[in-house]
Amino acid sequence: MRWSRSCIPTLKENPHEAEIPSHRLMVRAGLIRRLASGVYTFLPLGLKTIVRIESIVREEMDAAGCQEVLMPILHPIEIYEESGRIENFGSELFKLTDNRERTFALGPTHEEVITMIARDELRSYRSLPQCLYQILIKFRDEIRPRYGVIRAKEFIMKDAYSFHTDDESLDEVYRVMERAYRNIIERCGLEYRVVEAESGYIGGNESHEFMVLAGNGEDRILSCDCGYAVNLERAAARPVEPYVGEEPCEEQYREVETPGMTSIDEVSTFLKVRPGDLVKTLLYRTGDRNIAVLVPGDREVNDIKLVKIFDDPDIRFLEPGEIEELTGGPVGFSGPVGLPVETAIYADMLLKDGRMMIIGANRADRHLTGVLEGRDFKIDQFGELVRAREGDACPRCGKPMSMSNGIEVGHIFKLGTRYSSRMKATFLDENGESHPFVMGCYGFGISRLIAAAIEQHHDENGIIWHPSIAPLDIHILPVNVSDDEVMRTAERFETGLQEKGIEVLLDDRDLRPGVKFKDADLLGIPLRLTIGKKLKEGRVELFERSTGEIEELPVDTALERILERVGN
RNA sequence: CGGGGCGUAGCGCAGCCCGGUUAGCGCGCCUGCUUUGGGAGCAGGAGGCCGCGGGUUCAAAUCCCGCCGCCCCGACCA
Repeated sequence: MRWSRSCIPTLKENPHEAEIPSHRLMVRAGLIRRLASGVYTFLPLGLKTIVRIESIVREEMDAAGCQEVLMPILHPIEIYEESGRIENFGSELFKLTDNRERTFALGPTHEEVITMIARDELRSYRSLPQCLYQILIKFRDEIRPRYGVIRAKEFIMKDAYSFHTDDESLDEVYRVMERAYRNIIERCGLEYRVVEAESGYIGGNESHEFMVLAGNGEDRILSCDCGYAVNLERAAARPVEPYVGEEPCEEQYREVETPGMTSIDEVSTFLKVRPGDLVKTLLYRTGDRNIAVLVPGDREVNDIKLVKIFDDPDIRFLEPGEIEELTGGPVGFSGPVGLPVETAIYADMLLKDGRMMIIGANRADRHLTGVLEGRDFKIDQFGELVRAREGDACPRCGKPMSMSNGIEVGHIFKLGTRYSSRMKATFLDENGESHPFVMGCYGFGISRLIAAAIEQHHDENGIIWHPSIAPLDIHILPVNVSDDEVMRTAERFETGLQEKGIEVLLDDRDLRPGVKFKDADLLGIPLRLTIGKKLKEGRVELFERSTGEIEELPVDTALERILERVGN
């Protein structure tokens, strides 16, 4: 393509709307433009990258034995009533009505639609397993769109759904899909982790996320050298060194004065103990019950786990007034000793070590030391309540895990029969008995992958594309387009390369060289052929964006060399 | 939805507190000349519902009220 007649609107300055590098660069390099918050146009170069990623995805899906289909975007709302997911989506589901006042949703994902297809068309065990996939735009009314195309209200996604007679078959395909996803991300040249994940509102039993590592990623993951990785929100807290406190003694606990000290730091410093020697007592309200949650002083509660345990998304902290009413003491001095019997006491597993506790005395400016569970109060239930952190032990090998940030580009789920049984999608087995399909589903964010790739591979000058997903293969840069010899040479290369199926951008704009070089760095096409003053000596330059290496080539043999370099 | 910030030419911004000529600057765009290996120079030019609506005032980009949009943090989240 010729730059002078292409829509590649590069920007010299950072757009006001963008904060993180990938978003800034996608706008500056002319890949995208915003229409509304979380709604973007993909301009020619942006679309070229999408097409390349899509073709990698198609190759891997086809190789994994999946078949491509195309499902509707417009979904009659009743199908979500049937699956019972309308509440799960809540306001995230885009709804609209047709001219007969029938309500439709814009497809946020397609479990319902595909399950209906399977119900009607895959009725025999003989035709199973099958896996169907599609690539299309999904709609989700995100509460807060963010970071350009990373969290958008509409985005391009590949989604696949598999149908099985039993769990073994699902496990097998699940592994094949995991391998396919690894292949896709590796072919895109990205560093990533596969992490154990929560299933969210998709539901199901087991799920894994594919995280492209990037400092600005929205997700936090703990990973270990042994290959294990887990989403922080799901990770269990396991200290590498078990807790060692003082030996429990037979005496009663003691009340100590801690004037004005409401924080763990203040109390531990004052009493000359480690923060982990204290026990934090957090008071919550769920439904009409008060709950006390006990965790080690140096740990934070994992809200997501609380919501799960109490099955209450609205669980909340008690207000200061409620705390005083319940405990008799002010905020900052709460403890489990002397709470009303109807207040259930939950404690994290980490407190199961029979330690002597230091806790609030439910009285202003007082704490209790030497408190023992069982003797002084009773814990009703232990559970995994705290957030894991960097340095916690790997559940597989026991070594400390490290924390990194990631962008979720893929998520695969073992759904089991969650959809098929609710939607009565069954097949007949060899005995003529009907069973609900065992299902898996597999999502991959194509538009998000672009941002993730840029987030991971850029420098202060612009994007650095991996060749497999770059919008074009080579950028021909004639330094002076009014020099006939230079332009003729550039055009000769353009034709020669295009004949070999290489995609070329020829910067034929009559601009100062500096402008063209800056723009070339910004676009980040893997190879750049500069044709300039050295042409008089019969040489051209081949520049590699990722390494900055320059190879000087004789004009006559350059084409061959370039084909070698691009060569697959 | 809570907190914060912003909205003036295609892009990035100043002006607003303290109301008063014809609303400015840089980049980009158009014309001409010069220039051509890392964001050129000179000369000329086009381009504005100052987010929208209302109010105060002789007079509003500027003050007041309401609304809308955008971004960031949080809550939320394939």
